[in-house]
Amino acid sequence: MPRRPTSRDVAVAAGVSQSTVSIVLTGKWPGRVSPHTAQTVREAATRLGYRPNLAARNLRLGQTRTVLLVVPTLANPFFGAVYTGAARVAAEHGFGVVVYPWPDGHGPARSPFSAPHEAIDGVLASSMATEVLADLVGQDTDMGVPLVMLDSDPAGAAPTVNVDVADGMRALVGHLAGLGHRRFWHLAADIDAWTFRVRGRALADAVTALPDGATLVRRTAPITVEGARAATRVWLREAGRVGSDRATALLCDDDVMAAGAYKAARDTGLDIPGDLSITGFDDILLAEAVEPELTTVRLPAQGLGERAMSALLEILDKGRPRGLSLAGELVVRASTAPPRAVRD
Amino acid sequence: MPRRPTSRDVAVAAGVSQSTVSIVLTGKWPGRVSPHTAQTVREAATRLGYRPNLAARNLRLGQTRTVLLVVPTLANPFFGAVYTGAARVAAEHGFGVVVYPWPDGHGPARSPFSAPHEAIDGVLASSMATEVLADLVGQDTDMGVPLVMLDSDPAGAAPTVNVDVADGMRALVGHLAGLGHRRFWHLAADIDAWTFRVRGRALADAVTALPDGATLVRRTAPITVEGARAATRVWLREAGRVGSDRATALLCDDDVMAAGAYKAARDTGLDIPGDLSITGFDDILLAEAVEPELTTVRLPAQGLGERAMSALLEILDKGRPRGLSLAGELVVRASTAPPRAVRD
DNA sequence: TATGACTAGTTATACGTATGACTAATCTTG
DNA sequence: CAAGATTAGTCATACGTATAACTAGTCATA
Repeated sequence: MPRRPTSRDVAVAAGVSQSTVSIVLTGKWPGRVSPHTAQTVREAATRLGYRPNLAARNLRLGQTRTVLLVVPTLANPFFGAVYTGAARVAAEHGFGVVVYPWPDGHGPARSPFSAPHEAIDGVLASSMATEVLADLVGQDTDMGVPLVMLDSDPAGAAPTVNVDVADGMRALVGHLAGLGHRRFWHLAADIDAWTFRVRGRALADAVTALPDGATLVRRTAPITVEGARAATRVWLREAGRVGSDRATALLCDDDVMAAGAYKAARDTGLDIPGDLSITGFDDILLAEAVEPELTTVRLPAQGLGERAMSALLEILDKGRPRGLSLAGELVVRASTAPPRAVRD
Repeated sequence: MPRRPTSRDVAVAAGVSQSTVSIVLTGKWPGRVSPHTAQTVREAATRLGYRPNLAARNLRLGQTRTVLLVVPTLANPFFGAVYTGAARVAAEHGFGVVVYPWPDGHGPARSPFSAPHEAIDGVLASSMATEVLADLVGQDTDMGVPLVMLDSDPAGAAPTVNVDVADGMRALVGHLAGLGHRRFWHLAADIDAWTFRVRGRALADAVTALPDGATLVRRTAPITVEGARAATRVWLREAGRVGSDRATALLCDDDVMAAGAYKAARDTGLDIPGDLSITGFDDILLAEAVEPELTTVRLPAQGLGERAMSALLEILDKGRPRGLSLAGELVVRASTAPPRAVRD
């Protein structure tokens, strides 16, 4: 049973010392070894199929040049884009990125300290609560793994990179107001996540800031197609009974909920956008697939990943950088139109 | 500048030897240490905020109890479900799973051997080509990292866990044939991936197996909403000119393409499913969101992940297991109906 | 009380790598 | 040609952990 070859095996095969093998293969010492010897070593390494033991290297160097990206789930392609951005920047600096989706129920409660993902130099955490990360990062934030949060509450201890939701929301509300809308409904996510709290606040602010009197009413629903559908249907039916109460524009906390709202509108016999303008948030694939195509706000997920990784690498080098934010971009599609009153 | 505490620091603080700390904290030696001493050690560890150095442990143990899940992209939520299944099974055995999305362009061409993701015991690769994995797994398959493929060509060297697409496809075609359809179009993905080759073959076989003469025509399109829309629109227009040539059912290689086909049908003034039944494949979120809801085949992604992880753990224990396959499940929704001829 | 078994630890060592310190040989230069 | 500088390597060591092998003390049994 042949063990995996070590640098010592390569040294023996090449007739040199283990140090020489290391010097040749790391390539950090130009001119320390004659071209001839170097060639011999490299050939031996190839012949034996040598691959360095990363655990040993990591131990020796005290670093892994690997960053962990912690995300709540992989069901949402948003995080795929975050990864892409982060990985691009990391690669430029010789770092790798590995993704750790948060284990939903069956958490990391194995042995007292067997988090398998700790052989890393830093952590990027997207859309997570700081408390949740406590055991991963180390309670005493002084000496724990360097951490940068993104799309998260900037009030925490870690540097944060966020989307300027207020900006995107102002653009969205401005677009609707420009079309003539004055009565807004907000279909809000029924979970207590920072992301959605911020969206709610930004929406309220944007409506309040409108010049002439505009109204905003909020209801919550689950972040699923069916959940949003049910909640919206009830809402529309109730509003139908009392008459003019119904909003002309329905702003949903995310695109999935907007898809549910579409169904509810049709269930109730309403035309989109004729009778009801509907908007989403995120701009996932679905936004383009539904009919009519959904007006939404595109989050710069890739940019978030890039900025966050830059910040983390900066920390790994020197001190702590400040928080940053990027603007969301309004994407106008077919699900928004002037309200009947304006057109008639 | 305080270093991160080691087990030796804990030992000093607790007034015992480093071995004792190790014995207490691994917990593998019940009764080797008195409850009192154990308590003292644990307190010291907590007080100092000790967290074991994983690189050192990995080096010592020769294993990491971590498995890498390699996926082509995170844009497709399918892989999120694969992860969930794999992580569940892994956790039961004290393993962790970390995800490595294949870096699109800017590959792992850093230093000669600095793949950051190699401190792992095994690899699960989903929907990838074996050649692509070569450098990750090690050329000489004898001594490389144990590998299990899923949703991949079973002709390769590694054990494979697959979806029995033929089964799902037979169910799908059977459903359509039962509704009265005889003329089928196949909108195929224009990339040369094993997954799609198999779908194409399974579809052809299923149609051929139909009792009375049924026809199947294939065209390719990009796997995007707009790509599929354009291709389908051209197809429908051409068929329109020559009359009865048009199929009554359009089977798409995946749900995203079906969304494009929806748009093309509407562009052409066709009713779904009245004039044209459309089906997808995968059952992603979008399938439920579009109008009418999409008839499709649900892939048991989570089950795939579970089975593949089981197989990998089995390899890590003993020898090699055989390939396995799971059945896809037909999900009938509203996008399929009898063709006009049958209803009239 | 002598002997073996058990208890509760300690000592010593190896995992595989990277690198500072050392050395021997060759080269350069006044 | 002597002496410093350069070249091309080797030697020794440390990173932090887990565990096999050992030891000293205690207990039970005959």
